[in-house]
Amino acid sequence: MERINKNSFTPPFYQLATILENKILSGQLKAGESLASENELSREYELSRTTVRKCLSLLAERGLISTHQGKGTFVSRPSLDRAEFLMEEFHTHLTNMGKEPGYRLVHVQFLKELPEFAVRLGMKANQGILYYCRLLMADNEPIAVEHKYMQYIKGRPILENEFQYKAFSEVIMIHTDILPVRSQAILTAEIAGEFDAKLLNAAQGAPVLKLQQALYAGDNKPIGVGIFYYRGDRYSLVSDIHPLRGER
Amino acid sequence: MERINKNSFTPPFYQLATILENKILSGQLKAGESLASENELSREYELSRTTVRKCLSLLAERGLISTHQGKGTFVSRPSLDRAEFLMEEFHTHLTNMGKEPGYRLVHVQFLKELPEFAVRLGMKANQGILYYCRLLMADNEPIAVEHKYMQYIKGRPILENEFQYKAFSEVIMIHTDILPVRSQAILTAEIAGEFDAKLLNAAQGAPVLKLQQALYAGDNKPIGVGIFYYRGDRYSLVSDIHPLRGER
DNA sequence: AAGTGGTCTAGACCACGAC
DNA sequence: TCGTGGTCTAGACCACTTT
Repeated sequence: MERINKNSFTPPFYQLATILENKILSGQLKAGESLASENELSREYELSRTTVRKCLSLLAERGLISTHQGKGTFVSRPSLDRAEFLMEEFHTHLTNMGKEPGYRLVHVQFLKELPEFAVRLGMKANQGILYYCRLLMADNEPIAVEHKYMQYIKGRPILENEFQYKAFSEVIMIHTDILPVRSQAILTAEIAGEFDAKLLNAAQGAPVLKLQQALYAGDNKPIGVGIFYYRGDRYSLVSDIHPLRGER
Repeated sequence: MERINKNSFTPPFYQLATILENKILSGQLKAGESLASENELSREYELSRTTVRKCLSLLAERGLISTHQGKGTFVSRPSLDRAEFLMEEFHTHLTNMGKEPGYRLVHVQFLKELPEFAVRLGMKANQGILYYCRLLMADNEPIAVEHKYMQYIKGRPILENEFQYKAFSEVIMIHTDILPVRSQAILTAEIAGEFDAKLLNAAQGAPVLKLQQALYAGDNKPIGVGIFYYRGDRYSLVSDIHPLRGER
């Protein structure tokens, strides 16, 4: 049995995690089987139970095991047929990729009515709706168009500068003093409409990733909704599921 | 100052997390500001430092704070302009949604050459390539088509049944005895090709979510690649980012 | 009653950053 | 040097499941 090296720079909980992960990935521990109990592992590897638990919680986070109070800890399917996509805010995403984000405010308008999809999400027009449309660019190439609809508060100034550069949840907070606390988003594939295709400098019928987003206040009422259309040929999401590194 | 109720069924670390989360969401703690140190929090709320740390790690996981050794703990942007999408394996996804998954094996074939995108991913043909194509359905409606390319091992039987029902990583392991340990996937929007559109029972030019997946062995060599095309109008990904519940 | 995971405590030592 | 977060220990009590 492999042992824990207490002089290594890699902490014991991490060493144990890689040991157990290897047993799972190599098939020594098969899906559905139960692991040794926390107390047993603690004895076997001469670690405190706290340390064993920290290791197990790491493996659980990664989907390799699942724990059940009173029953034990079990190996999960080594499910690689699975993907996790993180869609960052546009500015963050581009700077991470080493590109220059650009913004163009295309349209700002006051509306009395909400578009149909916003009504379906349970949003109300109240005092009116502030609509704006923005073009997102990377190194001056258009990547996405976004359409935003938010509650309008009478008497509040409409600051176009803010629309151009700030994230939607900030714009909402500045205009309404309400900080959104919940966000729901739906991602699908669609064909770009004529208006959006033209802005994106894409051909008629070009495929886009459509992201529909709703922001909710603390009372769970939607206070802003938005739609993004990302050019399919210039924007993609990446998922990488890999084993723990031996060292870190 | 709010205090921890030690008689509540909600554990202290969770109570503290909601207290701190509320301070962040309400704006009492602004982005970039530093939190009280772990020792201070420990004194203030009369909890052990271990418990305080468990609470902080929960908030860090949720992106509300970030910790920096030697410097302190800082409030992050309340970034709601962000989305996390989890794409489960098809069978799991459908049963979660209460639908009946269905599979139809469309094609199985031995190839001598790999398609161009697989070569670009660094895959080699070696003894040959096993290709198959499968139609994925929900309640008998076509949802997605997948094309898989994997290493062929001479002399090994080709079991069509397995292709129809098993996950790709299992099929690979059964045929090659190699268990993939790493998966990389790229998601974009595209227009369905003629062949795929027909299988999906969709119109010419219909938009699809394209998922390109590569599975790697322990030596980081690709041993199988696949492409999924999901009908844009029947498949979508959902993200929900919300505050901690008061009770649990 | 015995065994399992879930939570908590009080104290220790270390690595890192700022002074 | 001091304060910060990162890790570890040994022991305790609880809730849940099985016997």
